[in-house]
Formats: sequence, C-alpha cells, structure tokens
Amino acid sequence: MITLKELAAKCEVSIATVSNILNGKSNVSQATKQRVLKIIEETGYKPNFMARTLRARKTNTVGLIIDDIGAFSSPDLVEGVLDYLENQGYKTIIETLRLYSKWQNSPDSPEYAKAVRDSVDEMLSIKVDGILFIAAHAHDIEYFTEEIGVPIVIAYAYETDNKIPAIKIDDFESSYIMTKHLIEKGHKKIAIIGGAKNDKHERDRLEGFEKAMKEAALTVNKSLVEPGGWSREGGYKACGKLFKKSTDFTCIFCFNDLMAAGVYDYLYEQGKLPGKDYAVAGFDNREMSDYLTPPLTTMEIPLEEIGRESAVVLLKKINGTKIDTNDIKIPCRLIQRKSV
Amino acid sequence: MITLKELAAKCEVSIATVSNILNGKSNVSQATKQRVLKIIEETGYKPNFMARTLRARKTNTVGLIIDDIGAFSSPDLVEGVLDYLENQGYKTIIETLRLYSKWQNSPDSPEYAKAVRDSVDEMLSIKVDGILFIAAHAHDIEYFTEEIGVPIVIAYAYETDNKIPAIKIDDFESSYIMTKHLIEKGHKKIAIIGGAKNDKHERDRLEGFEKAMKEAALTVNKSLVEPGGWSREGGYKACGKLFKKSTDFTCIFCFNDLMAAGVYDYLYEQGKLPGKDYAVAGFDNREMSDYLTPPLTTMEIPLEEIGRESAVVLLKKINGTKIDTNDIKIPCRLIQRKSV
DNA sequence: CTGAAAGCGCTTACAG
DNA sequence: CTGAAAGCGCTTACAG
Repeated sequence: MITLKELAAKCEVSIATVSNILNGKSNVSQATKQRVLKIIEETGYKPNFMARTLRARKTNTVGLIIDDIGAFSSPDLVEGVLDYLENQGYKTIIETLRLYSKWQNSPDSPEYAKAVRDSVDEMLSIKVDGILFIAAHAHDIEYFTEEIGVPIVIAYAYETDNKIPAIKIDDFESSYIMTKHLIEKGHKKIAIIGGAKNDKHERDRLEGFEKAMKEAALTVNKSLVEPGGWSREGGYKACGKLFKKSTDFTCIFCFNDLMAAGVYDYLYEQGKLPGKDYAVAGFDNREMSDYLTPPLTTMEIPLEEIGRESAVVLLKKINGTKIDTNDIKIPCRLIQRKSV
Repeated sequence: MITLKELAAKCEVSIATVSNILNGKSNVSQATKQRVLKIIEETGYKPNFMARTLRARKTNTVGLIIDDIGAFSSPDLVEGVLDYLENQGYKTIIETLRLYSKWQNSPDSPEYAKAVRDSVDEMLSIKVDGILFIAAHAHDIEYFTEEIGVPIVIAYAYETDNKIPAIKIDDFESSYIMTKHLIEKGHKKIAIIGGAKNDKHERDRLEGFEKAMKEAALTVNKSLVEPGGWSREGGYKACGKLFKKSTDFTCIFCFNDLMAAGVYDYLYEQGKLPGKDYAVAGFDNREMSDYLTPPLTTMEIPLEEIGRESAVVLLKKINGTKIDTNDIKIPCRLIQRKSV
C-alpha cells in the first residue's frame, strides 16, 4: 500500500498539503486540490488508520461489545445501532464475548466481569470515542463502576447504580398491555409461567399483570404463578405443575415464547388444543413463535429501536449533549395471532 | 491512560527496557523485570494498540467481514471462527455489511461489491493479518479478484475462480444423504420444492437427489420439481402448484426449512396432515424447524465447524503453510424428527 | 543487561 | 497557498 509520503512525491507537493486536502481543510488552491485528488483516485491511496488516530485524537469509531451475538436479540439490536451510527459517519468495531458458549451464561461471575473489562481495555487501546454494550438479556450490570475515560451506554440491560445510560424494554408496561388484551378477549382467570424468581423481567412483568387485573377488578391468584426457567422444557414442566395444582384458569400467559412452546407440548400431550381449550400467550416474538400451531400471540420486542436509541444516546454523550435520564424504557408491541 | 514513557519514568528504566519486558524478550534481568511488572500491574498500563502496530508489522488481528449478521447462519459461523481464533491468540475485528437491510440481498450488484471492497480497505488500513469473509448464503463471490495484500478466506460461499480458499457445505452429499433416508423410509415418489433455478445450492442438491434415486433404481420425475424461492410463502405456493400438477407422490423434500413450513401451511389448509398424509423434509435445521407440528426432519448445517475450519485455513495462509485445496466442502448431518 | 536514537505514517501548529 | 518540523506511542537494531 502506498503511503502519504510516496503520494506526496507523486503529486510533487508536501505531505502537509496532501494531508490538508485529505482532511478537507480549506487552505488549498483549487488547482493543486484537483490534481492531488485525481492521483489519490488513481493510486487508490488509503490513509493508515493507525497512524492517523495515533496522531489525531478523535477516531469517529465506537466500540460495540456484545454479550453474545448468538442471543436471539443481538442481531436486530446490532442492526439498529449500525443503522444510526453509519448514518452519522461513525465506524464500528464489534466484539462478541460469547457469554453463552464460553461463560455458560453467568454474567454475574467475576470471570465474566473480567472478560468485559478486558474487552473495554481493548477498545480503549484502539481509542474508540465511545463504547456501546449490548446485553443478551436484562441482567444487572456492575462492570462499569470506575471511570473508563470514554462515554459508555448499555443496551438491553440495567445498570445497577443508574449512572450510565441504559436503554431497555418496558417490562411493566408491556405485560400490562398483554394482560389487558387477554382480559378483553374474555379471560378472567389467567395463569402465569414466569422465568426465574427475583429476575428483573419477572418482577416488572408480574407487576404489570397485577395492575391490569386490578383495573379490571379481577383477583390474582398467586398460586397460579409458576416459574419455568425460560426454556421450552421448563415451560412444559411448569405447565404440568400448574395443572396438578388447579384447572381453574382459561389462559396461560408465558413470559417468553420458548416456554409457551413447552406449554403447547404439554397441552398436545394431554389431548388439549392450545388456542382452543386454553389460550396461550408468549413474549419476545421470536421467529419460532409464528411457526407454532396455532401461531402464538406474543409481545414483540422493539430490538432495532432499542439499538438505535442506544446509539443516539451514545453520540449525544460523545458530543457532550445533555441527557435527560439514564433510565430509558421502550414498550413492546402486541402481536395478535391465533393462540388467544 | 498512562503511556510507555511515563511508565518507564516511574520504573526508572528506559522505555526500551520496558518494551522488551512487554514483548517477552529474554535480555532483561530478573530483578528489573519483576519491578517493572509490578508497576505495570499497579498502574494498569495498556500498550497503545495504534502505536504498537504502526511500528511492528504484525497485529495478530484478523478482520471478519460478514454479509449480514442477521442471517440465521451467521452467529454460529462467527462462534466457530472466534473459538479457534481466540485459542490461537488472535484478536478479531468484526464488520457486518447489512446485505439484507441495506442492500436488499443483492450480493451480485456492483454497489454491494463496492461495499465489500470498502470494508476490505478498512480492514487493510487497520493492518489486519488476514481477512475472513462470512457469506449469508452460497452466492458466487467475485469481489476479491485483485491481490489485496493479505490472505483471505471465504466461509459459506463459493469463489468463482477457486483462487481463494472457500469453505462451504457439501450440498451434493447432504442431499444424497437425505434422499437415501427418505427412500429407506419407503418413499419411492418424491417431490422437490427447490429454491431458485440455477442457484448453486439448487443444482448440487438436485444432483445428490438424482444420484440417490438412481442408486435405488427409482425414476425421477422432473415435473415434480417446483421452485419455492426459499420463503415460507413461496413454499406454500409451490406446494399448491405441485398438487395441481399431480398427486402421485408421498413425500415432499424442501430445500430449506422455511419452505417446508409453507408446505405444512398448505397441507393443513387442505385438511391433510404433514408427516402422516405426506412426509415432509427440510434443510437447514433452523430453530423453528423443531417447533413445527410435527417437528421437521431436516439436515443440520455444520455452521460452527465451517467457521472453525475457515479460521484454521486462514491461519495456515497467514503462517505460510501450504493448503491442499481451495475447494473445501463439509457435509450436513441428518436430523430425524417426526415429519417423515 | 541497558539505553539512545531512528522511524512507523500520519496531523497540526507555525513560519513564510 | 505551501512546506519544514515536531510529535503521537510504540519497536527495533545497535552500541556500550
């Protein structure tokens, strides 16, 4: 690859002049500018990124650290981030931490915290202007306590101290919307298959559910709430437990689509029809939810929007614009299909 | 962030000595080494990546250019690549080109070719040691004709001139395996819903199919091959056309899972049961294939293995090791479920 | 074993 | 409008 020096020699001007042209400075005559530009075109010269950012301070690059690109939510989140960032003339350097395959999904372990910090250090050594962290699910993040020197924002998870902007879904509101829909469809006795106790998603969704029930003057039966561990298998088992306890409900609201599929499995096994004998609702709107028989009514997570909003906030921080709040929540959208 | 110079001052040695320690050179006394290492630890010093690679020539970094991270295949491919690369002490810089959302999935357009070349240039300006290109599907790649200066390898697609290593699935063999399985299950008259005519996948799979049929002394009925355009909707329509032409078959082999879902849709609509009235087979083993009712028999693409193998080949090229062939194919694995 | 010096490819005051 | 020079933070012969 040709260097600035060689290019300047070819153009018969100083490297300073070429550099000025490259950087759009106005102190160059049209004549030389045209000549140089032409030769740049011909030679296909590209400035050395290393040298450039070693000298200049701003890189116009943001570091994108991802819990796990394999999480169903990550690609769309990334899409939203890049769409905005590219538009604004920013480059992005992506790193995936492989939370699932390499760290068995334990985001709270000290080992993982170290992996995140290492990744941040790496980004820092590349001199990114800011860092965007994309979580695989809504865990509580405490990695970023110390000042790291560049702005950072979190997408799709919570930050413990609320010191760093974190853009996530509005679990409370979303669950409220779904529950209202279920009630409108005539269901008065609704069972819940949740994820894990004390999970952030879990708590907020339960509260949203209760609010909707109360508003409709319906009683919520705490014994009809069963944890399903977020998996298909877990949903299946939870459904079994539910039926052992009671059959006094007409609808099962699952806190994700995978567990809803487990409920389908159980229902079919018992000779019952989901969507007919029992209404079933999910959450996430994963691809598979539309392939269930019958297709699942669920909540769509506004992934791209969350990604985009995170990028907007990050650039604001980078440019020193004030942010109103670090706690940004975006509600989900109801997707009506045939299971309710 | 502290610099080498400041660090050296703190240690009361020259920057050269610290640099030697950092780079594991053996020409340093244990005493100073210990002292310096301790201070490095305390200060949390990190070498500036830019400066280092501006000076040294090797970066131990590979550039990973991805057609579209949103393709169902990409995350697993990336996983395989990273697993090997991290193990070998390489860093990775990822870029996704957004083939789907930004370029409407036209990998053969000149605009897209330009986007790829720009991305390569960017990687080059970061001085990566090599480039790994991950395709979203098996299009024919012609972007890399000119010598680009560093080794490059392609994962999950073909390279026109076979000058660059390309690791992809063995469509012929995989289709052969599936067809043999279908025949073993007693099917003698098999309809095909393919993708698009003249597609690479298409041709090879058709040949694999024909080979298996011939080996079993079965006749292949060309009119029972219907293109479905790779989508659910397309599969649905193709299935309708098939039935209009003939009902003289017992099994429908779809060249991807999405189209198989479309076949399910059609069958259900006609009051027929997939897996019972007609056997249905897919290809890809996407997540949704296991959520169909009944779960779909399909071919699993060895995505991680392809990714890993690509990384192996790339490092060989970087290290100057000879490669046997540029045309590497890996067969898929049969996943038996309930639809056949 | 240690350090002074050159140089990687750029940008940025500054002088003319 | 143009260019000489310093310097970004490192690594690498080389001299001692």
